[in-house]
Amino acid sequence: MKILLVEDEKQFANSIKEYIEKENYVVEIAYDFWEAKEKIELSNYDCILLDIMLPSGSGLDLIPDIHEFQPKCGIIVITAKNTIDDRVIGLELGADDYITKPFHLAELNARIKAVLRRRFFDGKKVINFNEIQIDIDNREIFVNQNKIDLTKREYEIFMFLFNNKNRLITKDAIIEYVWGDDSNNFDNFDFIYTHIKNLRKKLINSGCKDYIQSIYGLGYKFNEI
Amino acid sequence: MKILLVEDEKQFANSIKEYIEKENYVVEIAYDFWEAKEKIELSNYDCILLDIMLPSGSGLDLIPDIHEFQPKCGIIVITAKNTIDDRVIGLELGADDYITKPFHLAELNARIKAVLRRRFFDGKKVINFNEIQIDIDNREIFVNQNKIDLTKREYEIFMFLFNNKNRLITKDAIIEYVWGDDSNNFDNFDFIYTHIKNLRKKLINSGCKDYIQSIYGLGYKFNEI
DNA sequence: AAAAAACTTCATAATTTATTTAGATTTATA
DNA sequence: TATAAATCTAAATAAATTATGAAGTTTTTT
Repeated sequence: MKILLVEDEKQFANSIKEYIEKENYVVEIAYDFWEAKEKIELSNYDCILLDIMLPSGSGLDLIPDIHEFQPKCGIIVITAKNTIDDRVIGLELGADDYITKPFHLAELNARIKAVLRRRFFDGKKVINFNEIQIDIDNREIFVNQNKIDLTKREYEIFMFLFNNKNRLITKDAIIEYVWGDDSNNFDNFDFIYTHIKNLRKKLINSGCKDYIQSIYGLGYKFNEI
Repeated sequence: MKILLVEDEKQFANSIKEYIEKENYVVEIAYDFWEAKEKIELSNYDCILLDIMLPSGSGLDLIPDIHEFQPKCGIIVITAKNTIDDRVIGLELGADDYITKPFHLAELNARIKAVLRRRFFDGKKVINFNEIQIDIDNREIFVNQNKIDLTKREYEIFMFLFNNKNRLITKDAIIEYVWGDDSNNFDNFDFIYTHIKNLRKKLINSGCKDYIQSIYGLGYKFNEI
């Protein structure tokens, strides 16, 4: 899953990024208000970590934008203990959770996990969908109880499509989502084709229906039916 | 849907074009006032992006022309922050929205979507018309809940006729609308006949009434009744 | 450092869509 | 009704997109 971290202190931001990347999230950092705004409008995130004290504006002002452009996305507000605002505590501004600096990375991680679980998986740890079972915490996918080994990229692509059932996902969106900031390096879709092919093969070989539909000229779609 | 971008800075114009073409709009650029005026009077657009600072005149002076020749067309004014005029902000000049440079492409895109939705679809995301349902965002058309797969061209032609119910649409207009600047390459209507035929067949096969009437020697019309 | 796994690139094949062609049908007009 | 022009249709060809297997890199694991 993909996370945006909005935080102006570079060193602090990087250490958070490093930590949560180890937890297998794709992480991007926006170092100021406007960079964050652009990313929110252009890219897809599943959770946004929002420091509200930014040099160029309050992170809180990004919340309406997040709701508009990414209604499914979770929001965790990062705030210093002394600047904390009652509205944040009450989460009246539309965030899912907040955490006060300083905090332990493991705590942040736990909260991200909880928010994502609530937002995307109905609070469950294991998702059931027809013949498919997904163990979120372990990033494992089963077809009729038989585990299939997906690589990181395959898993990310699968989950992106799965979490957007019946919606057209363009190849550009997939690249953006899975490769994050590195997505500019690509000038063709060959590797997408390959990953999709391998992903499909693994699923189908385990007796899974082919839910992934190619939409000519546009992208892919996970068909619920 | 088709968009005209009136903007003299070539590079800027091209990057906008590239971006919104990815969103499946047909895009034409007019690089100066008079080129814009000609296009507005001759062609069909659903939305016009109007930079008001043009070397050959103010884009605002094109607005009456747009109203006269294309009453359904949306207008979004592009303006530099410092040259902004109160009348623009109040939209008293007849625009639907405005955006100040610099802006994010995603923001422009969101505004285009909103203006088109307001102008053409009554603000709705899904259109219902007798047995037809149209999911604008996903570019999907259903007949009595059964999805019919239209190709890009078929979809564009269908929407053009649909959005101009009971009005005669000439074959030239269709070519102009769907193929944009490339429309000069065609010297006969054979391919239109084919696309219309295939479109009709898909619709009728799904149990849809044949709303598309041929008007001999002139073009086609989407009959509401 | 070697081996294994994962990722990307490349060449080629398969598929889907777009356009052209040619013949059949319909319409307008005389 | 005869004729020409316009339109419709299906089939053939061309163009664009996607799928595939294999080769070459890079990254990770041992």
